[in-house]
Amino acid sequence: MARGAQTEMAVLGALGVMPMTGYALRQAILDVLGHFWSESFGQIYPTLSNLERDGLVVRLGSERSTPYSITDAGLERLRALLAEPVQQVPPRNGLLLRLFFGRQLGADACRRLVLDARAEAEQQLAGFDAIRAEIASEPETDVDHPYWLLTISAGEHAARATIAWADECLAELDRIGAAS
Amino acid sequence: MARGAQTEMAVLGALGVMPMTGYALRQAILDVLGHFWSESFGQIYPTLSNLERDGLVVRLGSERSTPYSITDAGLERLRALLAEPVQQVPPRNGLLLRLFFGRQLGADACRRLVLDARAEAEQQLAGFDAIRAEIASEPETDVDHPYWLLTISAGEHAARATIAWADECLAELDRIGAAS
DNA sequence: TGTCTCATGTAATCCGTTACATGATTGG
DNA sequence: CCAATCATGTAACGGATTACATGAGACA
Repeated sequence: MARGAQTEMAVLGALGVMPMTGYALRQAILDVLGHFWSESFGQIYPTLSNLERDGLVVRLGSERSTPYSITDAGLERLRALLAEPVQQVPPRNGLLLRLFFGRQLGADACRRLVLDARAEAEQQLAGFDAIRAEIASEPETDVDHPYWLLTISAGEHAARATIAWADECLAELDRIGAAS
Repeated sequence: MARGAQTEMAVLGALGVMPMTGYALRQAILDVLGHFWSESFGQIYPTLSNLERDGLVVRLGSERSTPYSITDAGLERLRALLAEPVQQVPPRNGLLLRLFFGRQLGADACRRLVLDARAEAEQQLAGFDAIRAEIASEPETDVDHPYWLLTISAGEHAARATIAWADECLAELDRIGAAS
């Protein structure tokens, strides 16, 4: 799959849930997919233009704030994109890189980094609780909900793993700090 | 921190452990930092040239395969880079994006994706065992080892979390598949 | 009236991968 | 001697962020 098709997939997928303007699309991606996906305006608007040119999305009105809707051809394209193999992004974890070179950085600075990561994970957990509550509060039994909950669960597992690791880590860093 | 400084940090950090050629550097980054970092030749060689020009690394011989060594100025720069705030990479998880739009993809295809992710996590765990064994086998009590083990532990926690999530996920996908 | 949010876009720039090109060295 | 690995680079391309520019509508 071409790398560019990733943005296309996210945009078509979101419009597959409900029609939206480009602006709302970005908000939705930030709020709902935020913990595992991101897109910037610089990607979204050109992508929407291309999709409209190719007849994969349409605007039902002519005003500025008319939302885009996905077409049948768009749905077909979305399904084709989703079926393509997952593309691995090369990992780049700044925290672990710093810890790996922790001897140069010093045990104290490492502790602070790990504490920050732990706090961030706690915040993520709180955020997931809020999203769960919001999903549960929606009246109709949405057919998408079960899938959405799978992604939330992934985030929760990851965050809890981070917290457990951080606690081990802090204990170990105390030992290292005391020894040096 | 400028984004470009990331590669500089990884290269200086690796040379802070031991002198290496550019080629060996790439192998080391692939083998040792592979689960949380990556660099390509296209980044490594220009970076090495710049570092040499700035006196942060030197080559002690003049032949092709002379390893680069970090200088005192280089060590200083490394410590400064490590002390800068961690830079978050925008998340892009193709698996979770597909699951989120799972209704379009279908429960069966989702199952396959999750199974793949689970298998990959198992492989990672096996890889971490191998690295742990290798580190433990090194004779001298290396002052870097405790820090390296922290990063391994992070990988293990993440991989185990992925496996636990995948198992829950598969059960839930069975339920979804049966209902539809 | 002025500021905030909604809304759409473009251009510069940066990062990073990929592909290509070249040649030395080593081991079978 | 031939293949694989070691070793060094460069050029093209693509993708993504960032900053900039513009303007409408709401509301205080």
